[in-house]
Amino acid sequence: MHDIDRQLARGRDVLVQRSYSTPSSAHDNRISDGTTRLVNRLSSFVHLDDEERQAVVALTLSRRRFVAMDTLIRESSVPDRACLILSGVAFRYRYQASGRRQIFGYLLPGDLCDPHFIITNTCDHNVGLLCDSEVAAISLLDLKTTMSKFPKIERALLMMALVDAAIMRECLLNIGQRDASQKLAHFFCELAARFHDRQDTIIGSGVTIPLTQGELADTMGLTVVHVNRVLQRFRRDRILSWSRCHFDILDYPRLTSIAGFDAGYLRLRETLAETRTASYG
Amino acid sequence: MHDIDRQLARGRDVLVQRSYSTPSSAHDNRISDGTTRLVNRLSSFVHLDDEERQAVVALTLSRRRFVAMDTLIRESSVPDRACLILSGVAFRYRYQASGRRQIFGYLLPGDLCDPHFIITNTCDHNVGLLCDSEVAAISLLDLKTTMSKFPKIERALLMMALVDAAIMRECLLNIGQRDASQKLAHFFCELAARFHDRQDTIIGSGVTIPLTQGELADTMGLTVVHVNRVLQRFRRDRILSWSRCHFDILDYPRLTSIAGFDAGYLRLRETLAETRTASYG
DNA sequence: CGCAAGTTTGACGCTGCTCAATCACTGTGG
DNA sequence: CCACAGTGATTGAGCAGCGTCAAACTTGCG
Repeated sequence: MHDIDRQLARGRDVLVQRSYSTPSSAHDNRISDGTTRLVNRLSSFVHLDDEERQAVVALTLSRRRFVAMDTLIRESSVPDRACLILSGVAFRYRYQASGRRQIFGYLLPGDLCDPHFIITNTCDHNVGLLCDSEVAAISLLDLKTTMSKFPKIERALLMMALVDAAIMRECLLNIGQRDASQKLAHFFCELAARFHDRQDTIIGSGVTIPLTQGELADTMGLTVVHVNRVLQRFRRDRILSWSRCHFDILDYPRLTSIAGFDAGYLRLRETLAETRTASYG
Repeated sequence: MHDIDRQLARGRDVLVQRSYSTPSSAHDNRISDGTTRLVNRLSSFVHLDDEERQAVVALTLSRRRFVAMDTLIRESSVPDRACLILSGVAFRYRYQASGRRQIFGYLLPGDLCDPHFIITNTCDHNVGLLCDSEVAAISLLDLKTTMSKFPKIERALLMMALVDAAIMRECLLNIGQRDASQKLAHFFCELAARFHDRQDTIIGSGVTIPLTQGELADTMGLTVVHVNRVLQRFRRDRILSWSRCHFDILDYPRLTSIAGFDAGYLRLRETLAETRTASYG
């Protein structure tokens, strides 16, 4: 089940989580204990009182470590639990009849993957791991009970789903309208901004992202060969550097300008703070 | 406000709504009165009792007719109401700095466009109308109140959002991985299946869809010229026919086979019926 | 040492884009 | 009734971004 051999063969490291100097941050070089990941995430949408916070924490009691390339959720399986990413990076994908793989998006710590099967019962895509990760299993039954008991928690989950939709709209625009350089630049910008929001990295000073060029290609709908050529231009211009599945962003400002990136749609903490009062004061 | 001149200049007709022979259907050639549109939609996800049904109906009291090319919601506006499509077709889109337009998706009768600004406060895209339509305005305040009072309604809205996400995933795959013919075929399949679900048309016997080739191009991320060339192949093969913004599907089976279309992700009535019991019995 | 994954490079061709013109249809104003 | 304008559809020529195929190289691991 834990396909350790494949992970070793691939030789991936645990995602480098740089320390981030925030007094309140319980973050360090160990894998985060993650107890408050989901609480924090939901709290950025609605204010939760102590009872509600405890209810959320109670959901995430069952934790487990996985290694890179493990599969959390399999297509057309009927899962009885949702997965909460505590540390690491997961990604959603599906193979087509043609054999091509489309990657739909990436899940960072605090993301829930995904409550979709509450309705569908079966999942329509796979969820895999890019690197060693810690994951909390949340029983769907518990989740439903908690949602019913605490409407504000259900509200927050609805909002997470709506943010997901906004991210996918942006992704659609990215894939539909931009050329290869812009696509790649935009992708790195988004991931960097989201990492930054979770306080796992600092924008512009060495965001490290564990990815192969093949994964980039399948995310963007390009071929590995073409991705490689575009990336080499980025490397020559000192915008990105990489070695063996680890990308480092050297020049975030230039990346945003190539992509025309505006982080607004991500509804990150900073941007949310401005509007939340009006919306939910 | 009602830009009648533009509509007339464009010469669009009201969407042809073919009668559909279902005994229980309150449908005819007039524009549907739409009172129960939203009730029906939400009911496909959760069972609503009489009180809840009345609460939903009460939301949709303020109705209004619009003509083709009217704009329902403008980007970066701060709307105080959501729009429910009662009849007609709306679409979401955004213009980029480059001047190109990306169309994110289409809204059919019963769709809510969109509760997103409950969180964002400002809307990140425009919503326009493809043809003359009837729309109910729903105050966001009322919506929030109703959601809080009736958790099952909030649950159903969450599910609508999740289905939207599934549609967008499919769209992402469509735009990212398929060639122009497959993209177009897939698009027509999806729209036909969704129309069919709302009982506005009959698959395979003349689904009429009001669209220009320019709109198709902006949906698929292609150019008008290329869309035209692909469509002409479809016309030669008697798969589609069209004249002045009205497309007719002649050979739905062939279209699905070109696209590799599987309607499962739409969670339509038929497919839902199978799984709902297990999920919400 | 030899394998497996991933990266890199080159040659070549096709899909889909650009630019530009023409046609067809419909409604308008005279 | 007819010329005109506006929108959308259609066609052609030429080009480029990106894909395909194929091979070599690099690195980590058994």
